[in-house]
Amino acid sequence: MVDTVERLLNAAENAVRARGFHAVSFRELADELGIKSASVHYYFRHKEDLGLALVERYAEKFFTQLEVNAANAGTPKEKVEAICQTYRDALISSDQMCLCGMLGAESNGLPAKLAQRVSRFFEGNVRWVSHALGDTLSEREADDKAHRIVATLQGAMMIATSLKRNAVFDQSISLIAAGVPDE
Amino acid sequence: MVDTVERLLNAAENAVRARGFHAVSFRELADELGIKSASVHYYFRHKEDLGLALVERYAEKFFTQLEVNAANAGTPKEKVEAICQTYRDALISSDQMCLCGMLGAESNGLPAKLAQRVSRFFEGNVRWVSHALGDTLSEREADDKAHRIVATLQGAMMIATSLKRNAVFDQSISLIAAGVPDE
DNA sequence: TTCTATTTACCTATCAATAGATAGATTGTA
DNA sequence: TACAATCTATCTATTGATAGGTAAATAGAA
Repeated sequence: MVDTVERLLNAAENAVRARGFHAVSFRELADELGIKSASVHYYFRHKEDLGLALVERYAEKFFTQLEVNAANAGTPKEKVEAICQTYRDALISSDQMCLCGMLGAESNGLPAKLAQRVSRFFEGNVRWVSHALGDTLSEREADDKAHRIVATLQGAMMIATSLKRNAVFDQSISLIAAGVPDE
Repeated sequence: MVDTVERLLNAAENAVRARGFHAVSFRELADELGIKSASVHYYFRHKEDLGLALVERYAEKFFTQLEVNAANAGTPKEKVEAICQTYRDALISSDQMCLCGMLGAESNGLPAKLAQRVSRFFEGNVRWVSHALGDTLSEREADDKAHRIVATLQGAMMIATSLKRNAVFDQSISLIAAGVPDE
């Protein structure tokens, strides 16, 4: 009623982050909202469209929140802590892994455009971290470090989800900031 | 013919690692072998049984290979390099991410026993690395470091798969060994 | 050895459930 | 009147799963 599209996206994000793109159906989402599956198709003609809207919204929210969390971060270390915090909030607030972590894993089974949009999310992540690391490091070093940090965050979310222990996420990332220049 | 079960497991592992558990069907596997889907059920009554056999075989192969790769590893650093190499081979040889990385992501949508078996794989990984790190570090430090290393390896595989660039895996893990005591 | 019983490794045929998707009506609001 | 937001009804394809059949191999007893 209020905003069916948003309720739909909420339900879909929740379901996809929990079980994966292929394990989620239009009917299931419709049932959750108390509407019919045909009405879901009214907003998202094809499942791929729903997926794209999902990633679009997720990425936008993510990078917005990232900027908020990094607003007062001066040093590279503080900036890296900010992205760690952003990932952590995503995990803790919903007890679910990253939407793009899930879709990235399923990548080879997704419609091409969706898979591509997901990979853009990762590229954006790496670019952000690489930039955050500043120019104390060589370009090569910054790039390697950025890739590692994003990989660790994603892997930590996945494993914490599998083990059903969020503490595992904190353990996994506890040493990340230590290796980043305090400027 | 030769060994239908093994051919079935090969086809299934390939398909699941590429697209996820729910995106793989009995008929598809049967078609690939030139048999009927009913015959797949003959070997694996339920899809869950297939999944369990898949993880069982994967874990066994993985840890066997890990021991081979670590056979001549003396220092913690060398042992960590051995597990990195084991992960790398798994990725490069098939251009696919880890079976358990995929299933771990889908965890909440899997039959309970299967999800549990997958989490055991991760626990085994962390235990191995933690032990490999030796006693130069405190138990707490070794545990944190082990969690981080496994998370990084898993995340790196996933992101490399999503970006379709295996070089991303190497970049992501290039700094792992540097932080491990050379004894 | 020969006959019989059992098992293995498939098959055909079919099920109910669910999937994504579409056409075309209906309802409410502006 | 016109449009947005839903519905009903239905389609075709696919899913995991099962019942029951069959040819060939194997094992055991006579």
